[in-house]
Amino acid sequence: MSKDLGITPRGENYAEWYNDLVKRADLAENSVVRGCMVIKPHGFALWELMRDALDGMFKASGHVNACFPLLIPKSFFEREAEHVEGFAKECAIVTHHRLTADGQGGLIPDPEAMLEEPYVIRPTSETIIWHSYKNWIQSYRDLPILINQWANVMRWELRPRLFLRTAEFFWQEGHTAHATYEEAEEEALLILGIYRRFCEEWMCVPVVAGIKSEGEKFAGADHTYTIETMTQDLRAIQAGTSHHLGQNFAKAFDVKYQSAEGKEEFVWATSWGVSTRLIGTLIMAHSDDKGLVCPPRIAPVQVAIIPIARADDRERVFAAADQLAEALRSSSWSGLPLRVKVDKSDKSPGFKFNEWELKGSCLRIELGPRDLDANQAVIARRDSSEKSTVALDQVVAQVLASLDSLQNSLFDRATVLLESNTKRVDNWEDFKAAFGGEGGGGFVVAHWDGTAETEARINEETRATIRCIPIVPLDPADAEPGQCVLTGRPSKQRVVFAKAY
RNA sequence: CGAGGCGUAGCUCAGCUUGGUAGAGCGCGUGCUUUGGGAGCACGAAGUCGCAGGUUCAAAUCCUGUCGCCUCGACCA
Repeated sequence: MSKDLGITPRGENYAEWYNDLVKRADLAENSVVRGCMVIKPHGFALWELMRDALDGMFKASGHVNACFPLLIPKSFFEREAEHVEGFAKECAIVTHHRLTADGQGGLIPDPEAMLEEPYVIRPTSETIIWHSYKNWIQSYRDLPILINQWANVMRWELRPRLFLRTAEFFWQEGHTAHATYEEAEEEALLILGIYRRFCEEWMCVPVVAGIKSEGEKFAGADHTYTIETMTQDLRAIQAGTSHHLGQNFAKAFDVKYQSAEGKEEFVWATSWGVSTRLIGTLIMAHSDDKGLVCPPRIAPVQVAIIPIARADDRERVFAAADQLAEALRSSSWSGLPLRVKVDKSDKSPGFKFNEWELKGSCLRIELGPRDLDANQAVIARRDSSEKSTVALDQVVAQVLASLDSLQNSLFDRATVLLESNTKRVDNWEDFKAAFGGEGGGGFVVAHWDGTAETEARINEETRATIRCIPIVPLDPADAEPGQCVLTGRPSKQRVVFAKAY
């Protein structure tokens, strides 16, 4: 049946399932531009809902939005050694400002118009922003700066995947400046908490919050916090990161402030971001072989009303559907008006059922002559396919209750997936076996001696990486010392290993 | 960059071995009949066969070159 829908079942080929789903749910398609995607209206609606929710949380915690240039002078990247090493390999460069005829009907960059210094299309904006901050910060009174920007960035990825890793992607990047290490630390953790709340309370995606190993941290950071979640094929996916940048960028861009005591100090920094990868995360967390499954709080369409009518019933059924839609739209759930779509297209009812399942409508209301005669409607849930018959004057109440229930059960289901595929492993044979097959292997919580060499060897032999060192141990016993699963050397605590997207 | 594969209608693909009038399904348009899990019939529109050379009376098909894309690795939000 799902073959008919054009979606490869998850069990058959998870990667194909994902690609099929993105296309069939009408979220995005590949662009003619290598590695870039076209985000279609339905996919962008998802992003807008995510963006609005996050933007509200950022602003509620004192952040403001601004916008910096897309192009960054190449030399800016040379100022922070680790940063340049991290990004140099994937930068797109602008070298000319004009085209000219090549004499054969084509166009070439005008050699006369070569830039003295090339620009890099931003892969991330620390450098250009800290260049501005140098001008904005003189005194402790100028701090903190709590700026966020919603932007697109470009990284010339070698292997793109829709939403998960594209050459151009949309994100938000927060860049804050602080007077002290502690204040920056507090900020980094505050944002991590916002990311966690967003993932869990909006997206129904439970996460493990932790700190990255030296090898996995952001290029140029002092340390990096992350939230990691699990996909249905038992891999890890990094949903968001928050970096304590120490004084690295302040030193690179010479940003100092004068303290209340009159001393000159370098500024402390954080940066943090989530991207359109969240859409990929969402898909991988909840969707099924019938299409997108969307948590109500970020579903572009929460209720799809399908009027079912022959020609002579059409008028009264459409009128009733519109009336019901208005009643729903004028009620709110989770603080916002309900998002309702009446599908009056001339497709058959069966087609529409499948279509709205593909596109992830949380609830479907079927409304036909039989229902109108009985003063009722049929409500179907996307997650369980469960159908119920409800009196028309009860529909709004039932819809609100079902959305609550759906929001909760998606989170619960994802939590069960994560917890039941998180295991503790204490010897190398079991560790290798856990990551043996195709697909994920879940989260393996194991001891590690803390060295980069061991981390690299484990990666080589199993393709698993250290996802994070949990801030709060998943189990209190995880924080107890032990012996490294590979080397047997002393380990301070258990860390989370997984194969990652 | 390594390994595989693919470029023919909007999409998925057949045709190529053995050169000779450009095909199918889906989708699209029109009309009629339909409508509670991807409706039926009829008619119709739709192509620089990725691009450039070459061989040939003749190239989607053979040869050379080239560009691009996809999947899997190495890099990564």
